[in-house]
Amino acid sequence: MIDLRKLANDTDYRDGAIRKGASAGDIDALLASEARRREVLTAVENLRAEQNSVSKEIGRATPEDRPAKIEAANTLKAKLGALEDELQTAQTAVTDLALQIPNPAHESVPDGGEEDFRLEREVGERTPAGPKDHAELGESLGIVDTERAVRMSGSRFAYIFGDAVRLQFALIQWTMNKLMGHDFVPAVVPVLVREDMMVDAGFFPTDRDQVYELEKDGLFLVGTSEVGLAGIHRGERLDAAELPKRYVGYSSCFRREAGTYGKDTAGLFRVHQFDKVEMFVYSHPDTAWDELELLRTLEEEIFTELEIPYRVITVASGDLGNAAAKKYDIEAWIPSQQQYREVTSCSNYTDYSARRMGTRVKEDGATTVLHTLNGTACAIGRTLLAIFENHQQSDGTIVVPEVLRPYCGGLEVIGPREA
RNA sequence: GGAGAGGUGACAGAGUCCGGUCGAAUGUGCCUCCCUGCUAAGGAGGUGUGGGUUCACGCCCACCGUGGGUUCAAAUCCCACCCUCUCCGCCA
Repeated sequence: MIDLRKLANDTDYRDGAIRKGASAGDIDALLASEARRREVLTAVENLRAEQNSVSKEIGRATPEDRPAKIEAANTLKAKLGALEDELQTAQTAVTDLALQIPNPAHESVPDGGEEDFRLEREVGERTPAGPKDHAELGESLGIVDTERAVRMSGSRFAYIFGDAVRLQFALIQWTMNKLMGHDFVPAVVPVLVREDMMVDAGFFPTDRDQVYELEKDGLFLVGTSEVGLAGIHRGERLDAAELPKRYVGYSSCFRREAGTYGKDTAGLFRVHQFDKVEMFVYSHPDTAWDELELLRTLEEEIFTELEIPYRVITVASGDLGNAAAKKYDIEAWIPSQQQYREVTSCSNYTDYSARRMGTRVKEDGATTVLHTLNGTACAIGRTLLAIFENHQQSDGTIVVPEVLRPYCGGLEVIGPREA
């Protein structure tokens, strides 16, 4: 949720919202409706004050005096009722308009759409295309099975077997350990959540189509562990001294992938169910931008150590999504496609999401909204895919990255699965 | 799934039957001061959140799980929902 005061008084803030696609007209309409809301609010409160004092008098009045006083109170009540309806209308108007305004882009974010990202750096040498893409490779080694998964659940599902499973758990364990070294608190989070959590975490109403709904229970399957992490301190006031609070969450994630027919249909790249290790930071406003750099550094470290070539881009303003003020994508090199594809990302939401969540900081007696950030530590499916392709040998085996070997019993090479 | 009990401030815990003087007794904790070889004990005062308005002091509004309703007036009455606990059943 946008900061209305700041939007009215801070031109840089306002400009940042416009760079993300908000129109000046919408912003002015919002500010006007907010002014209107306050006007009505004052009127309502004055009337309520009057009514309160009249009611108290009735309580003290003698039985003979009461009927007349109650009569007078009744007319006040009618007046108040009408004004309250007006206030409700004004309030709804403000909220509706406010939800349309995205979190302003940070000044360091390039203008433009999806193609206008800024390339920050490219690391590692692009691996030449191997004999097989990850899907063929996985099937031939018997470690990924999408055919049987289709029979089980339909398209965009996969079975993972054998050494790929060992690799999956190695990835989880390794990233968890790495992050715990940076004071991240490990968390396993609920994947079924209530509607309000989806709204407050910023996914509804925009991404409602992408989410599985369990109508019978009024619950939703999360598309990312971020939902569970973002809600941990909902409605709480944290002490400035305990910030930053960093969490690393692990969970399965579920996405309907509506509107992606025909895109990335093979293998693990785009599936309805995948596991993810996710970072989330509750930060003091003063250090939030440092935290974003920490998340980016950690994400880069992970791909460097997995020996996967990647590049880092700063996403352009128009492609940021509602809540992010700035976002880095880490894109891994996919040899079979001869291009970089997104594997992880990290964003600074500043106070945008925390305001709706009601998560605040208490410092020197004053209370302000804190800042939140999130980033992918490891999207298991896509990372497995990148490992398969970049570490594929000419003989059709896969070399396990050295850092993972201690986590999968010293396994060095993945060959065809027995049996 | 069946049967009960309950959700009040940092916590504990009154108030709810019989609506008004209840933003809410009392205790603990916390803060300031006094007393005191030290500590403990003791004494005095203070101690919720959000919002509106004001240069400011202040004044006002809202909040007793959430949302509606009744009433001049609701923590208190009515309805719906959410949550917690206990017992039974079932279960990884």
